[in-house]
Amino acid sequence: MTFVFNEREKCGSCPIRHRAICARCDEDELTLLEGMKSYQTFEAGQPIIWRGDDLTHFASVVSGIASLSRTLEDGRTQMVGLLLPSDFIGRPGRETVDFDVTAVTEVTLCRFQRRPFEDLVDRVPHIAQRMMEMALDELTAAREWMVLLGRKTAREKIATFLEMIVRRETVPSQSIQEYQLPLTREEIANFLGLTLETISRQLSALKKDGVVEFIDRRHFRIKDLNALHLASGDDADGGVIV
Amino acid sequence: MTFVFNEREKCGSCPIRHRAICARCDEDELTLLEGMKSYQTFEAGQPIIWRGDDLTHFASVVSGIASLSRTLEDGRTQMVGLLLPSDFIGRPGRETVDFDVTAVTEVTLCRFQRRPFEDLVDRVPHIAQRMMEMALDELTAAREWMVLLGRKTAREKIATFLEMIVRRETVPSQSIQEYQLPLTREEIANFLGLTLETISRQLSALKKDGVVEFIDRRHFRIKDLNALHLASGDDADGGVIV
DNA sequence: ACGCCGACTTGATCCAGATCAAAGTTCCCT
DNA sequence: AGGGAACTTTGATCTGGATCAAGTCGGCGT
Repeated sequence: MTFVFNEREKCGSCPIRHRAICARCDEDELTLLEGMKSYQTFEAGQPIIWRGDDLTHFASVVSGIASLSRTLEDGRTQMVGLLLPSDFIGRPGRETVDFDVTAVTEVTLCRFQRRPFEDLVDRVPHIAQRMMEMALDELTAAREWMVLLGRKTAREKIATFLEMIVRRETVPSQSIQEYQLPLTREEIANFLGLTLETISRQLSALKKDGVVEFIDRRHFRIKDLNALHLASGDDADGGVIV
Repeated sequence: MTFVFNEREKCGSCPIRHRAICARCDEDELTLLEGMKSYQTFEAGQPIIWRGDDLTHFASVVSGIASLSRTLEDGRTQMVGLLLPSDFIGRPGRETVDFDVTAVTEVTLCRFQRRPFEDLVDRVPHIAQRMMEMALDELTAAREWMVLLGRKTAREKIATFLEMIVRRETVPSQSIQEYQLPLTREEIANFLGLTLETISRQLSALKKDGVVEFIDRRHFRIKDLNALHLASGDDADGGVIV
C-alpha cells in the first residue's frame, strides 16, 4: 500500500474511500473532509478511548482492528463489536462514549474534531446518509449477535465466528484459502460470551471432526465449508445457496 | 385518550408526536406525513411481519407493545428488542425485513408506504435526523443487551429486566408504585436468553429476598430499589445518582 | 358451579460450560 | 542460546441453568 498516513495525503486514494462515512461523497465534499482530517496510530493492546470519556474526535478506522467492549465491576468482559477498516467511532449528538474502544492490532484512525464534524454532517447529506446506513447495518449485526449470545451453543458460536471470518475474507480466485484469527483465545471468548478454555476445546473439537485445520495458532484453513455452516446453527436459507 | 386511530386525525394531537420519527418535524412537514399515514391494528399474539417478507410499509408503533425476534431452525427463540410506542419498524434502503415482528399486546401502527416514505426521508432532513438518532439509541441498547446476554447470571438478567421496567414507567409523584410485566414468563425467557422455569424460580427468589412483591402474576411492586440495582450487576455509576 | 386450558410454580435430575489446575508451546528479550 | 512471560492446550471437577415431570392457580365458557 502506497498510501501514507499523512494529513496531506488525498482522500481519493485512501484505502477506505468507498466504504467509510465518505463513501457517497463527491470530490468537493471530499475536499472538505481532507481539510479536517488528522491521523492517529495506536499500538496493539492500547486503549483508544474509555467508556465515559469525553469524545473530542470522531474517527474512522483506516487500518487494523479495534474492539468495542464493556467490563462489569467484577471483571467479566463482553465484546459488543469489532471495528474493522472503514468502521466509525463516535456518536453524533453525544459528548461521551458508551463502550471501551481498544486497539486489537495496531490501529490507524482518520480523525475529525467533534464540533466541526457535527456541523459538516448537518450540511452534507451524503455523509449523514452514509452514517445512517452504517448505523443500521451495525444494528442488524448487533441483533444477530444477540441471537448468538442468547441461544447458541459453544460449538455453534465458534462455528459462526469462523464462518464470519471466512465470509469476510474469502477471495473468489483462491480455492483453498488460509485465514487468520485476528483475536487471542481470550478475546474470542469475550466476543462469544464463553471462557478461553471452552474456545480452545471447541477449536480442537472442530479440528478433530475434520471441519478446520490449523497451520499455527492464528492461521487456519476450512476443510469442510458445508460442515462449518451446518455447525453454525443458522437457518438453512442464510447459507451459500440462497 | 381522545385520539382515535383514523386517518383524518391530526398528527398534532398524536400520543407519540414528540418521540417518534416525526419528533423534529414542523407543522408543514407534519402535514406531509398526515397525507400519507394509515393505521393498522393487530391483536395480541398476531404476527405483524416475518423475517424475509417484503416490506410494503414503514410504521411507528402508536400504542401497544411488539417484539422483534429470531427463531433458529430447531425452535430456539431469541427476542432482540421490544417495540414500544414511538418505536419504528422497517429499514430504509432494504426491501425485506431481518427479524420477525409480533404483537405482544394489541398494537396499533401508524404506517407509510415504502416508496413515498423513502422519498420523504431524502427530502426532509428533520425526519432523517430523528431516524438516525433513534437508530443510534437502539444500537446502544442492543449492545447493552449483548452484555446482559453474554455475561450476566440469571438473577442479574431478571433484576436488569425489572429495573428497565421500573426506570421506564416510574412517575415521580407516586412513591410506592405498581408496575406491570408486559410479557409472559416464556416471553421474558426469550428476551433474556433463559428458560421459563428459570424466570419463575428467579422471580420467586427475588420475592423471598424481599426485593420485589407480587400483587398478581403480572403486577409487582419494588420493596428495595437499592437491592434491585445491586442485583442487576451493572456498574455503580450507571445508577440513580449520576 | 364445574371443568378445562393456558400460564405459572416447584421439585428432581442432568449436563454444557465454568472453574481449578497443570503442562506444553511460541516468541521475545537480553 | 537461555529464561521468561504470555498464550494455549488438556485434564479433573463443579455448578448454574436446562430439562423432565408433577402439580397449582386463575380465568373463561357452558
